Amino acid sequence: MRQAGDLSCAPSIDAQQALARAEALCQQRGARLTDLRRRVLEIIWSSATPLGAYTILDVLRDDGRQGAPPTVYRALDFLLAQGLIHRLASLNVFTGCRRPGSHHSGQFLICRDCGRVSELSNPAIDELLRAETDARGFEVLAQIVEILGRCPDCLEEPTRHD
Amino acid sequence: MRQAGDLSCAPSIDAQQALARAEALCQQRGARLTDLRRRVLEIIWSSATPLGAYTILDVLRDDGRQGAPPTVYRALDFLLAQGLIHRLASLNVFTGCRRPGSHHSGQFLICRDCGRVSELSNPAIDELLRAETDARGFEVLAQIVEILGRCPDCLEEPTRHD
DNA sequence: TGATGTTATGTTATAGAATAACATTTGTTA
DNA sequence: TAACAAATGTTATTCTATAACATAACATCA
Ligand SMILES: [Zn+2]
Ligand SMILES: [Zn+2]
Ligand SMILES: [Zn+2]
Ligand SMILES: [Zn+2]
Repeated sequence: MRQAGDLSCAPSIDAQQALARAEALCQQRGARLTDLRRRVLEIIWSSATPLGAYTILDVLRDDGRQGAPPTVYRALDFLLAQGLIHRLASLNVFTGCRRPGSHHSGQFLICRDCGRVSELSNPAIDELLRAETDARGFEVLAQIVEILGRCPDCLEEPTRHD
Repeated sequence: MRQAGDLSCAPSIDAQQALARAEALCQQRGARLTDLRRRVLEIIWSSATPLGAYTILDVLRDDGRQGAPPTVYRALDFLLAQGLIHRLASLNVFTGCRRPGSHHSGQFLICRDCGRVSELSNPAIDELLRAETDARGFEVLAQIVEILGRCPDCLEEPTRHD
């Protein structure tokens, strides 16, 4: 996959805003955004594409920090619980939530070519799914809506599958 | 999880119909539904709940058949390619397709308590997703719509989480 | 302050899911 | 039958995630 971003660059504006937002939300809730958790969130936001847990772990180790899989999975669990990130089940990766504050399951467009992800919040989709489940007497706990395809940018270019 | 079915019972009517349907479709397409592939499909249909690849492998070994992970994954790949089964990304399990013949991504209601799955085919959902992706110039290759919750049967009972 | 309980992190080991690579067998076709 | 292609057997490895227990950091109260 042609990666659209890298991790070495300084935190982007997006990342900085996301971190500030996370700080505020956690403060509000009395949740502890520790150094480790903040750093994991920063790593996620510093990438243009969603990251797997082990990739995040590699970055932590590059930081000089000690760590093992539970280190990163626990941080991810916290961030998921706070609604600060989403997990993309189809790829086993994690991405920053563009609209934290209101917990939601999210709807994602995932580009097969560049790996970038758009997060939708189409209420009509939620409503339609809700109507369908209501009609069947099914109680919804979580929704997964992930669409794999090719983004406009990648469609412009001549197709080249790596 | 309270499993709603087991694998020991004889193939159900559903399973028999699904197998007959699969035979016909493969015949039509010149695809080879070999003993192994047919048996894997039968195992999947013989369970009231979706199965993981390694569970299927266990059953194959109980059959006295030799096998390793690639054995079952290759059969699953074939069945997926033929549109005879679906993979549920949120659970890493496989379930028989209720409407084979027309390839589709499917929409699933997954009960957290009993594990049973309903496959929807709501064209309105597809259309809405299509409208959203069209508006963004995003080319769709595959859709994942999985809803985790509690089915009507399990809602009737007093909540008991194992 | 120090004792105590709670939360977070460190650490080791293991479980679970999927694929790579190559050998062998089976089926098809010339 | 020879030659080729498709399917399966086999071994090893990679990737993802969690169990279990030890230690450290933080909060609360006597
Ligand atoms: Zn979100
Ligand atoms: Zn793209
Ligand atoms: Zn289907
Ligand atoms: Zn149920």
